[in-house]
Amino acid sequence: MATDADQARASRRGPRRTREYLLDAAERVVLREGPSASMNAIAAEAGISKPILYRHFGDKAGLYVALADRHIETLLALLREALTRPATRRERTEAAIDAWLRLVEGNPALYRFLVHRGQAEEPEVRDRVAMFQRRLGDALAIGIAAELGLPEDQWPRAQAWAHGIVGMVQAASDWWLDEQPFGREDLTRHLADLIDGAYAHA
Amino acid sequence: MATDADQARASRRGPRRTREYLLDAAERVVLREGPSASMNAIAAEAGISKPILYRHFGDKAGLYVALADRHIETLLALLREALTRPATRRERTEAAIDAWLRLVEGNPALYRFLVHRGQAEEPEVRDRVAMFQRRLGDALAIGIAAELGLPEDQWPRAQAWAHGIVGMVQAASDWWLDEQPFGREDLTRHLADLIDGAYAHA
DNA sequence: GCTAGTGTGTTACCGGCGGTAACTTCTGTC
DNA sequence: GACAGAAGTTACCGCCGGTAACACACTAGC
Repeated sequence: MATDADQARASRRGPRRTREYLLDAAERVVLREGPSASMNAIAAEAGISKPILYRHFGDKAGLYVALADRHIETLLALLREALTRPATRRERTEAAIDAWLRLVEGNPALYRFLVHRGQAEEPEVRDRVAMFQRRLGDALAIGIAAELGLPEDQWPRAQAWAHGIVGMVQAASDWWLDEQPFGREDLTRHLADLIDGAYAHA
Repeated sequence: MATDADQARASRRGPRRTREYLLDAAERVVLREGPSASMNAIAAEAGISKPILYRHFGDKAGLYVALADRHIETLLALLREALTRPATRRERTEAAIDAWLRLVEGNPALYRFLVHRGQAEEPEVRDRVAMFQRRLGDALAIGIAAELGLPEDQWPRAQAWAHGIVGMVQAASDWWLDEQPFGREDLTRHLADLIDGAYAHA
């Protein structure tokens, strides 16, 4: 089942390449079969046998964490950039939401894996995803505190808002992905309206 | 391991009672060991053998769905009541958030099972939890549309807000549960501020 | 050129899971 | 008291995550 079984032997590539090669195979399987994909299936897809996966990633959680990490850092950087872009507050808000929704729209299977199904089974994976949301929330909290000019003793309030807003965008994305009642731009606008209104009133 | 093994035989109770009895046992195990609890463990806790569980609930997903349903309807009714209570908008908002946070604070394990870990493994359970959030969001959407006096062609906008707000409260709860940076009343107030501000600006 | 060592790969297994088939025991009914 | 049928058990199946033990390539030193 390997896509290039002739290159299966890692000595032709070096360990670094092998790892990427295995992650590519794992990602294909996970995006195709969902997060309940078995290690057997992943090994078969890569054209190798199971113990190799375990040598590289320790256990299933390790593989899934590696899989998530490949995308989390990229996504986080993207969102941080949108949140700190020199522009109006409204534009920054819309840019961040839009970046998020582009991922959701462009690769729903990856989105679900990163945000939901990472939560499956092994707690390590869930922790990794939770940590991603947390880092995102904390980054946003700093922006909110600055935006509202909150003194340091009111930072927890900004954090409450920030983590809430992250969850809001995610939940709205989920609903929108199922329903598709309007285009991406409309959802961006609606959510930005909500957040902007809260800002304006604070 | 049965708490009343002498009553294990269901003929002494009738099938309805048996079902409740089994659900009680299952809930004890799930809240103690997390959602990865095995059917063997649940059967042992109830003092019966595995096939009985399967006769009553079909499969693991069926049991978990039954477990979730016992609480979902109650919680949903509670929240609906808070959302339609005759009071000011602000009071209704706070009442609903407060009801939610009381559950989170009072029984975190149950909360996690209902909202997160229900998402584990079997898709049926995940669907049930998603449906709960959906129903809650839809109920809130009706309230929002009425509150803002939105015409029918703008209902999707109210839905986007509603589902977003549900996710917001949930995500803020998660963060708060981990961090406990302030009391429940403060979180209620912060979130109500956010929502109220958005309302006021809409 | 032979040997030793190291990394890369395999097969074959383990315990435990979800789920089921086949059998036994109890209970109520005529 | 014989019997239908529900209630409950034991013993199994296939599959999973994970591992031990062994086989094959490549390189280094003599």
